[in-house]
Amino acid sequence: MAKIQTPQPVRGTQDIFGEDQERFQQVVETFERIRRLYGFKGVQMPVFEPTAVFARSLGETTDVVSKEMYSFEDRGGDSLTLRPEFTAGICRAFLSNGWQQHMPMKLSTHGPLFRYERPQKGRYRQFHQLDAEIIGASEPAADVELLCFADQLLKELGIDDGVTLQLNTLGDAESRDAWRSALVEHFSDHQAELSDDSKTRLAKNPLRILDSKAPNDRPIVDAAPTIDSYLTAEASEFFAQVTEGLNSCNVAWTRDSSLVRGFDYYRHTAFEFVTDRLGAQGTVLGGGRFDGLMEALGGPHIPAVGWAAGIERLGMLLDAPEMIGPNAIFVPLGEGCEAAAMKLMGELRRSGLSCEMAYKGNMKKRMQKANAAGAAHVVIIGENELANGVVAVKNLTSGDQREIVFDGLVEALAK
RNA sequence: GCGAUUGUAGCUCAGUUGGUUAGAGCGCCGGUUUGUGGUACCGGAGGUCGGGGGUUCAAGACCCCUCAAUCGCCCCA
Repeated sequence: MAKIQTPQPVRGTQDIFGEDQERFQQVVETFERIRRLYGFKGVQMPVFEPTAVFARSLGETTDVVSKEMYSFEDRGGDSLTLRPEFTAGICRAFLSNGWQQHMPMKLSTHGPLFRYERPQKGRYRQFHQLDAEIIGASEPAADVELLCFADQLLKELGIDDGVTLQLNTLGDAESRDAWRSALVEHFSDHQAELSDDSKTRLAKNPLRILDSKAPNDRPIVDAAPTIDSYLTAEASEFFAQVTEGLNSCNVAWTRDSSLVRGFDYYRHTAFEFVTDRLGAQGTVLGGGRFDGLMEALGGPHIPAVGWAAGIERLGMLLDAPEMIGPNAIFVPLGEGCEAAAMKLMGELRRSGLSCEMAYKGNMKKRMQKANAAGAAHVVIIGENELANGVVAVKNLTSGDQREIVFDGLVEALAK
């Protein structure tokens, strides 16, 4: 018989278990706790959408749309796409359900996203993000609240040390268009000296040349006009209010006038929380204002701000999580003892104490299991104990062992 | 999509200029201890050397192809 080959996981996917799972969980739980403090409602969307939802909103020329989407035809011949980001899907849901009535609307979600990219550290084909959006608010206070949320999240995860908030404004549509034209003009004048990548960017997305890592591009980039010269009075005032708000909330930030974001829908505020501890994947949380997105999806003009953060990336920055074992491991030995143990375990669990049963092997084997599981106590119940209505409770830290009557077990283990 | 490095036991890795039966540590199983863990000692199982093809008397090692991982570019969380 031919040997069956073991299947391999799909490239860029991961099975998250053990310590990685603890890290993942800690990130999500912290996020869920803090988003409630800020009054964000949870929302769940489908993981796939009609392809047009992403193609229209992100910008047809962006890499995500042109080469990184997982798109496929379903049996009815419709083109569907696994979501590569949250924002477009949230906006679609907003329009589909007529959520205008709830504006301004603070929404948060988290879950898997899919991009067909070359895997690297902190970059996967199926990856996971946290996401927070405020829809229907054109006030800078919304930007400030969102950034405070992000800042508090990173602080409570204990990873704010070494992570900096870089902030920029892309201006309103008028400012952005004027700046863009000026940039195109500037870079066209120096086209011959630009790197090949930047020549391509000049045609596709000239703002991104500002991000170029090619050393030869640096002098040209440094000499490029900055947004500040093209900001309208309104856009300038908006940015000033955002930065003042951050200052009064004690959120540390640095201005990065070359910071632009990948997708076409960004306006005004753009920001990234960046670390140098993850190699080339330095952005740990990023977002901005996307006042034009709803219209791109055929809806009315509805301003919005939002950010997303990579769960895996945040998890990698966390201190090693403590593995906490159960309060007790039960070791039943002999006739009728398993049933008695089950009953006691039920009482413990209803009292909020965690416990498991070691039901295999000799005493030594079971003690080893309890120790390896990191249990605080072992509860031994043999035929002698059962007959006397007691259990032997051994504290695995101190090594002390004593007998406890059934009714006193919850109290004995609770401390 | 491009470039570089790597792939040997469940895990982390040795393996000399190609040469007998491929090793170690940890983990796992068993024993010293038939109802008592952590430490120690003894024993055991476990590998078609990522996969396929080639060179050679002989390949874990050399060559080609392929798959995967890691790092960088692109882009992005």
